[in-house]
Parts: sequence; structure tokens; C-alpha cells
Amino acid sequence: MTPHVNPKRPNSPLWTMEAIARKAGVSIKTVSRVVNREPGVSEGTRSRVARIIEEVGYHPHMGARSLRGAAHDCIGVTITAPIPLVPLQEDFFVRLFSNLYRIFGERGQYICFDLNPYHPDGTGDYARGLFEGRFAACILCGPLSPGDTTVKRIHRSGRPYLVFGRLDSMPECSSATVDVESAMRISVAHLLERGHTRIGVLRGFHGYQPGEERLRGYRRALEDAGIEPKENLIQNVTFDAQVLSAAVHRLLINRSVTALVDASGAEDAASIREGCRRAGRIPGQDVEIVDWTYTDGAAPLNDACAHVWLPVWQAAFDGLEELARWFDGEREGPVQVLYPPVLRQNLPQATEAPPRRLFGLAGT
Amino acid sequence: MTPHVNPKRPNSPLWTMEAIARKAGVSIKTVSRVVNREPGVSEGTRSRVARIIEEVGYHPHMGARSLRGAAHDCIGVTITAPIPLVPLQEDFFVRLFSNLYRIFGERGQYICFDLNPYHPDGTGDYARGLFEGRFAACILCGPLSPGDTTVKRIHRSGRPYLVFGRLDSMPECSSATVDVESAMRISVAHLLERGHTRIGVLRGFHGYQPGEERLRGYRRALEDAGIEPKENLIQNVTFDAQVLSAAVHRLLINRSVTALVDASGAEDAASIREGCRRAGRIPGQDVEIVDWTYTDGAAPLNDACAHVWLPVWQAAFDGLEELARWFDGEREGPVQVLYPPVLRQNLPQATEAPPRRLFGLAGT
DNA sequence: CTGTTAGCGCTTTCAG
DNA sequence: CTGAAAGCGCTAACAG
Repeated sequence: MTPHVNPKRPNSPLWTMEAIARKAGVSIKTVSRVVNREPGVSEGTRSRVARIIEEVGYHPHMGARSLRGAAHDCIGVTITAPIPLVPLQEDFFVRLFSNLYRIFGERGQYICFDLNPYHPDGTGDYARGLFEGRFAACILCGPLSPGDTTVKRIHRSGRPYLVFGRLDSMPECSSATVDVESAMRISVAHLLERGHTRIGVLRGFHGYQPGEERLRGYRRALEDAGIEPKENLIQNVTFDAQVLSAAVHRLLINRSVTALVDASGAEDAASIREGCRRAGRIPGQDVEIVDWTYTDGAAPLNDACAHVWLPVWQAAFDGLEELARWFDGEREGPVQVLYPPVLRQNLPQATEAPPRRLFGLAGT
Repeated sequence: MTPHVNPKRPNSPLWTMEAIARKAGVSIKTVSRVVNREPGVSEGTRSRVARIIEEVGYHPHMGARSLRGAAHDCIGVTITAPIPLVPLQEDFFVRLFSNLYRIFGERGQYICFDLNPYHPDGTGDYARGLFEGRFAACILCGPLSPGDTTVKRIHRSGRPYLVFGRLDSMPECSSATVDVESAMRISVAHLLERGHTRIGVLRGFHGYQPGEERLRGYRRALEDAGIEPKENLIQNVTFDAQVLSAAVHRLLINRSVTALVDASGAEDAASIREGCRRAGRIPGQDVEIVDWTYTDGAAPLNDACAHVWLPVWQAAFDGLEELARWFDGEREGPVQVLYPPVLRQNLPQATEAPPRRLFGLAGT
């Protein structure tokens, strides 16, 4: 029943077309026709071959098939930067997954994650799944480095892809994101209007494109107001609670700094508050804060004077729909979804939930 | 620079070993040696070839490689039943994913989901990812059907796999789960001790193995007490809120039924409560309820007289660790993790959170 | 309607 | 140290 298994090749297929063909007394090509529902096989032969396939649980070897360059059925998700720099919120991830299932999974396509393409020996390449012939399309999560060349290679390959972010050097990049520069401009402009001149900034994604966009927005806002940008008021931060509160402390210990933009992207109110406390400052009283949020109507920090909503999720899910249409040939690539940020004042007080990071949970 | 691209094969590799070999003026085998870090190449040749590989962004084609039966690096997760029958809670899924990342992803392995292997034409097979040569190991989520033969094929293939559940007809099955039969026995026994004789049951997973285990546990408990099992007191339910409350209503409208075991697996307190209300009954007063939970110390239904904790998550994550060891050859398969359920009384009152299902979120 | 042949990109085996 | 040749399982192209 079970054909010969070669101990030297533990992962070799249990059944091949050739074995099925022999069992059915037909040629390999006939089996191929049955498997691929091609015409040119009599009903009798077809059902006989189909029954054997069903019986033994034969499946065609996708490696061999893909070697012929046929269409794949695997959607890849990859991470463009080391995990600690990618603040995957649980909520976002769950929604991403749910949408991927609805758009691709329901038709039987595989959804494949390449979470850590960075080999210790430095041979990492976040697009490897695409170039290894595994992914038919690719979704890039996380910030791009300004000097990134990988996404250009992806672009040139012609395969459908989508980046949740942009790249200055590559306006043609297939992307779905929010205008971060504008978010910073309206944040700073709002504080300028309220009379502040020395405005501290918590700037996330240093060394990556979204960090650049934050910097440009800050400069533009001050230039527009005729003020010389003071870049010592910019603190580069990560998503680490210690780093965040230390940065807030460093900025606010200087009492001439009367306002703060939380553009960390961390949505971590507790750490901001802790930094204020250490500096002896009280949000809403002796320091005004504009904080950024990814959820409309949700205020990570209740005492902020305004919130800037970055609809990154909405952009991402719209982008996925377009990516699917590109994949299906219903439109051409690249995808270009860009949402404006929205400044909101007077949000209702809310419970300040701590951020829940996907990869902080391991072992629980 | 870019080699010839055949328009008839849009997914063909952009670079092959042959192209790299030609560019470097060496043979294919030498390139292969460099790619696979095999000895037998001079340092000069190696670095020259490596530089070209780096430059053009060459990656070996995994289809071609797997054709030779080499080890794969892709861990598959598949669903053993149609999605509506698999009550994937968001929390569970997030933890599953996080653990998969920690165990497999951090070493650079791919994690690939086959969420909907059920083709409309009936050719579905939840193990396809394994037999197509995509997965090196496979994790099976969801209940198995008593007549399942697919898992036997997986078992015979010798590849590492893990089922979050068991199969009566296959005690050797690699599994990590909780003793559901025992959960039902202690649930019913507890209510018998409290003087109830007509005990209603909400039984989930009808037609699947965990449904069978529930039934057996119910029969055993009554037999042990010398009571004739009355199977008309068993209501088969799904995870649908309407179905749940209707079943509760149907059971409790008969006032001779004084107790209820919520073995739906839905953790949906609101629907149970709604069913009681419709039947004019008050939990804790004129009906005693034992409800099942997947989280220790969390009481889905506050007015229950007892809770049975099924540590399915803990079993699952322990099982994953063992699966990884099997995968690495540090132990032999199959994995056998079986946790006992625990009956808890007097849990503190908690906020009754509604269940959040992973695939109920699509589009948001 | 059915079968034969060549070759996809890679690794294994064997020769230099 | 390096390379040539065979063949993995499948599909495209071409014969019967």
C-alpha cells in the first residue's frame, strides 16, 4: 500500500503522480489531467484515478509544481525590521489576521508569516519568502530604513506587494499608510497656536522612514511659524517604558519647555505620566501634551490638550483590499493609499489601557 | 543586470544558481557550496560569489530545493473543521502565535496558516500543507471527527505533528489537550452531590470527538451514582448566542430541571443568562449552574455554583514545546500531554467579558 | 482521448 | 579545491 520510503529523504512525498499512474495503469500525464481538472480524460478513467487519489490521500508536491512557474497560493507577511522596532499591537495583529483570512484565506490560500528573517550571520533579507518562490504576494509590516533597497527589488519583480509605510526615495512604492509628516505638523502647529514656543517631541522610529517624516513635520511647522527649529528638543525614543519616561523627564526637567508632542507611537500613557511625575510636572496644568493614537475616539492620555488620530489600521485594511484586486488582476499595481491624520480636542475621558504588544507575551 | 524573464512564467525566479555561476565564472556546484556553507571552496572564490549573491539579492528556490527532500523550515497550522466549529478565541490565538514565534519564528522558521482547506468541490484535506511538501511539521487546531482518517495518515508519515485534542480510535495520536470526559464527570458529580437529579447539559462539539467525550462523561457520572442517564436533558449547541440561549430556555422551562452544566465551550455568560431569563429562572437561586472556563480563576458566569477549569491553553503550549523537541530530534514522537480539569468553587465575582472570536472581526 | 519527452532549479554522486 | 551528470516530481509542448 505505502510505496517505498527512502530513509535518506525523510521529507520526500509519500505518493507521486508516477505511483498513482502505476496503480491506475495510466500515464503520468493522465493523472496530471485529473489532478488539475483538465479536459481530455474519459469519465471512467477520471473517476478511477480520482478514487485512488482520494484513497491514498495524494497531494501534488508544490515544490515541483512551482518549479514550472505556475501561480502560487501563498500570501506572505514579513517584518521589515527587527521585532523590538515593530510595535505590533495585539489588536492590530488580530484585525490584520482576520482581514487576511477574509480576503485570502476563505478562498483556500495559505497565509505565511516570516517573522524573523534576520539570520545571525547577517544573510537576512525580509523579502526572502518572495524570492525563494514561497510567496505569491507579500505584505510588509514595520518601518523601512531610508537606505532600503530590498523593497525596490520587490517592486521590480512585478509581484503584488504592499508596505504599511512609505519610502522617500521611492514614491512609486506600493503602500498603505498615514501621512506622518502632516501629523507632526498639525501637532506642533496646534501647540504654537496655544502660545507655546518651546515644544518637546518624543520621536519614535529613529533611523527609519517614519522617524524622518516626524522630523520633517517638526521642521516644517516651526518654519511656517517663523521659528528656528531647536532640535535639542527632540528625544529619540523606542517603545520601551523606561526609555519613554526617561525622555519625558529629560525634556520636562527644563521648565522652559511648556508643551510636548508624544509621537512615540507607543500609546503608552503610563510611561508619559511617569516621566512628568519625575520632572515634577502635571499634564494639563504646567505642561500641555498632544498625543498620538491609532484608534479614533480613544485617548491614550486623558490629560492631553489634543489627540492626533493616525488611521493606520484603516489605511492598512483598505490597502489589503486593493492588494487583493491587484493579485486577482482586477487592477494594476502599485497600491497607493494615504490617509490624513486628524486632530481631535475634547475627547471624553477614557480608561487608560496599557498597550498590549504581541511579542511581549511569549511563554504565557 | 536583470536576467531574461520569461513572460510565460511570471513567478519564475529572477536569479538562478546558473546565472550566478555564469556571472562569477564558476560552476553551479560552487555556487551551491557557497550558498549552503559547504567546505571545498577557496576563500577567494567564496567571497567573490557571496558578493554577487548579495548584490543581486539571490535566494535559492525552495521548491527546487525541497524536491530533493531536504529539511524544510516551515511550521504549519491548520484547521481540522470548518471555521464556525472552531471557537478560536482572540486571546488564545494571540498566545498561540506568540508562542509559535518564540519557539520557531526566532530561529527564522516560517509559520504558515492553512485556515480554510475545505475546497468548495469537496477535495479539501486539512493536512494538505504537509503532503504538498510545504510544512515540515503541523499543528492541528480544532476538533477531530470520530471517523477521521487524515490524522492517521499524518501519523504514518512520520512527520512531527500535534493535535489540540484526541481521537478515541487512535490512542497513539500526538496530542496536547485536557481530559474532557473527566471535566463532565466532575461537573455532574458535583451537582449530584448537591442533591440535583435532573441535570441539563449544554453539549458543544456534537459530531466531533470532544462532543463524544462530553457524552461519555455524563453517562459515567450518572452510572456511578446509580442513576439512569436521561439523554433528553442533553442539548447540542454551537457557539452561536441564539442557539445557546434557546437551548438554556428549552431545558429550564421544565421546572423539574434544577441544575445545568454549561459544557458548550463558548464562555458566553450573557447567552446563558438570557436563556435563564426567558425561562423565568434565576441562576444561583432556582437553578444551579456549573460552567466551564479556559482561564483559571476567571468565572465566565458569576452566579454559577462552581466552575470547571479546562487548562487547554496550558496543555497546548506545553505540547508545542514538546513538538519543538521532537522536531529537533531531542525526543521521539508522538507527544502526549493530557491535563486534568479542576473544579473550583467560590471564585471571586468578576466582570463578565463577552467572548471575542477571531474570525468575527473581519472588515473592522 | 492518451502518452512521450524535455526541462524547471537545485542537490547528490561521482570524477577529476 | 572544482565540476559534470543524473534526477527529484511536476507541467508544457508535442505526438499519436
